[in-house]
Amino acid sequence: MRIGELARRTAVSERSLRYYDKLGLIAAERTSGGHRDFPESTVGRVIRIQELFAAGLCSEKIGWLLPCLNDPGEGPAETATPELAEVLQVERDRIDRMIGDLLRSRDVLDEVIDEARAVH
Amino acid sequence: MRIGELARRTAVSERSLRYYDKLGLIAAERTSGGHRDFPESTVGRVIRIQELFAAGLCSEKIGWLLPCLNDPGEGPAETATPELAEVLQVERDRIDRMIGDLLRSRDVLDEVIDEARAVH
DNA sequence: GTAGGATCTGACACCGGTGTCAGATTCAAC
DNA sequence: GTTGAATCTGACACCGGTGTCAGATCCTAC
Repeated sequence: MRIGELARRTAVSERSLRYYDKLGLIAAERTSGGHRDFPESTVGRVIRIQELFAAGLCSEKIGWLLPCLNDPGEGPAETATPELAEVLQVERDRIDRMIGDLLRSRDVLDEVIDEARAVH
Repeated sequence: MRIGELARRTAVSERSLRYYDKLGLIAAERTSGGHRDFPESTVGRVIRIQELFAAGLCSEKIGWLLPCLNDPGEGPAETATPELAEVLQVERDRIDRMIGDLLRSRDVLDEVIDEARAVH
């Protein structure tokens, strides 16, 4: 599919998609004229990439991680090396702490919002 | 307490603490020589601020939110206006989606890590 | 008083994903 | 062919919390 459709279906800007392509996080065939042609499976991959960005992983580590995922439509997954697993473990723990932070912050907001609702 | 001790106890850099002070997120007395002197309650407040930053709130909204919290050692909490509550609701929902993203990302990492452990 | 550590202010830079623009080229429909 | 929409590349800028440095001043213990 073309980049426009991919952008629509993933709610990610064409700018970002071209950036992902340049980094090698997604791959596209090219038409004779040079336009990108993405396979269907790229939709899921882009969404996954966005989630990982949101989780604070940098593009480099995402690039390491992606080959180890077995997403439908992608080739067979590689197995992470022990070195990569170690890196990912650090990220995993960071994400875990982050989830804790977010839960606490969500609770704080809920309290303030509920209080406002009760009064006004 | 002095900024050095506050930095040690919160694991937040002096640079950031001065920044929070400048923004009015935390408040300090000043010694006759101009050095900041923070009350004990600032420790908890700084940690809270860090959590809210981690949750993606900008300093401006944190500044709106903080007066509505009743933290030990701080003065009586204000009640959020309906306008503020609306703003916070948007943030709250964003955080909620973010938590979902993070849980998915954590699961992805766990899978890859476990697979690597199993093989090597 | 004095030395050495702590703190002060101000300024500059970074990070890295994203927005946006310009100008050229391609695609698809008529 | 032609035309309008879509896509291409490349470049510049932003954001906003944080790191870091310089030079001056303060504080505390001797």
